[in-house]
Amino acid sequence: MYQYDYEHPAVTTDVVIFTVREQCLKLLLIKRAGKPFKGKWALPGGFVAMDESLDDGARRELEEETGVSGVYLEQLYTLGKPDRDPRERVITVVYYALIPSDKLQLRAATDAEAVGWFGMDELPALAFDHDEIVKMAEERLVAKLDYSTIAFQFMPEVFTLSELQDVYSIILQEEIDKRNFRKWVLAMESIEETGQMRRDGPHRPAKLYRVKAPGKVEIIK
Amino acid sequence: MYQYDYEHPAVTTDVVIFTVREQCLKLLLIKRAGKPFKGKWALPGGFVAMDESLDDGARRELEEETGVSGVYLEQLYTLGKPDRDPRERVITVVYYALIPSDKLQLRAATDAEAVGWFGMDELPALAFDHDEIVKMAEERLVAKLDYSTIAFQFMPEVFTLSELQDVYSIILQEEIDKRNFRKWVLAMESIEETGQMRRDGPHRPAKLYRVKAPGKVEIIK
DNA sequence: GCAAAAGTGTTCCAGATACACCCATGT
DNA sequence: ACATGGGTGTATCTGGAACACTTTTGC
Repeated sequence: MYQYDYEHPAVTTDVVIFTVREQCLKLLLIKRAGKPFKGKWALPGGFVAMDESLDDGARRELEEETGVSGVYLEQLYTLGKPDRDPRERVITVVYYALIPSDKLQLRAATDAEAVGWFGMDELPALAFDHDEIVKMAEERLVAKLDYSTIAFQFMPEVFTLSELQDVYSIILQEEIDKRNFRKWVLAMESIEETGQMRRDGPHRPAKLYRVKAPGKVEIIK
Repeated sequence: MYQYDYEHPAVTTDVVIFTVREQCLKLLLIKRAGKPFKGKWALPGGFVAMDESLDDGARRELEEETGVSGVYLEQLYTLGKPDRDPRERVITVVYYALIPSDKLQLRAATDAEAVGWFGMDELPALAFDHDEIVKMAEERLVAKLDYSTIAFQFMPEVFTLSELQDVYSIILQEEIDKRNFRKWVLAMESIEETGQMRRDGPHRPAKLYRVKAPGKVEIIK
């Protein structure tokens, strides 16, 4: 039991977890087991522990839900309208995370909650103001594709230029010219050839590339 | 006296208040009267009331310190390292505000604190992690000059193109070509001539302009 | 040999940059 | 008349957009 001279809000972190799989930008949601919005889908999140930073709290939530760590995580926005949670005043610091499709290995469902990946165009109704949050996160992601190397965070260790282009065109939802894309992405000198090839179909093998500074997201002018 | 089953952090808003005056980008600081960092300069801020949104809290702080309302205010970042305040766990949602030099009318100092404007290159040592915050705010402001109409928020109701150009070159800290600047700023069609002139020195009078949609900050491509 | 994806250059256009002189006024 | 800041146009450069065919492989 804790006591204060004046009222304190609760503080949570929520995490919008994106990945690209099956030609779709996907989002991780959990089905709420608890009281408000019980049974509704929501963003993973939880209370900030008193001895952890906000970043660490978000990273912990991410790890608990997906089992991945060491991925890209960025603070998005903080929401705190007085009535956004019916129980008590809750202020939530929202992060978003990008995880490469290969790292992805869902935990056995925590606390008997259902966990699932949803394509951005097949999202269910969400609890709280989470639909608003998801919209913001997607906008930020789309904007950052243009002026940063953020998209590399979706890629596995090695990848082909076609795979990289797919990620861009899936998220931007537009066709991209192959030659212009290659010129553009190679010009920023953030990726390099591995020397290896991937041969998979009945067609010419593709050069494999890797990110020069994995984990680092650069702003490109 | 308020009681909770688990520990709650305190939540504050801090506001980085910018204006442009005397050929400088200036920042409003208050001298702390209270216990931690007593006597040090700090960003204005305070606890979020339980019935107000975060935006409203920031707007209230801004109004209390400067007496201005209805100005541009944007959320910047939320900081919450466990030990950033020695008293208790404090999570702060930081906003920044841009106020036109003419609206500016400092309140009689609240709570016997000193209040002052400081040029960005003559900042004193700041309390808490406020120097970090100020750095972030300036970076965001500089970045936004390029791709938004945010700079108009510094202008009074009517202004000349030279005055507008001054604001840009002061904040970006670089010379700007007069003809190119005019072409660029007129091309985005966000300002219009008032039909009035300003005549002030022994020189040709300048056309006065006004912002077409005051208060609105547009993203420019 | 054919289907399937990988790879590769050039032309064109628009927006940004560089740059110098005349204009209207107050004293 | 002169000092002061206001106002204007053109040539050039650069980065993005459009666009089609050849190559290498598996079957």
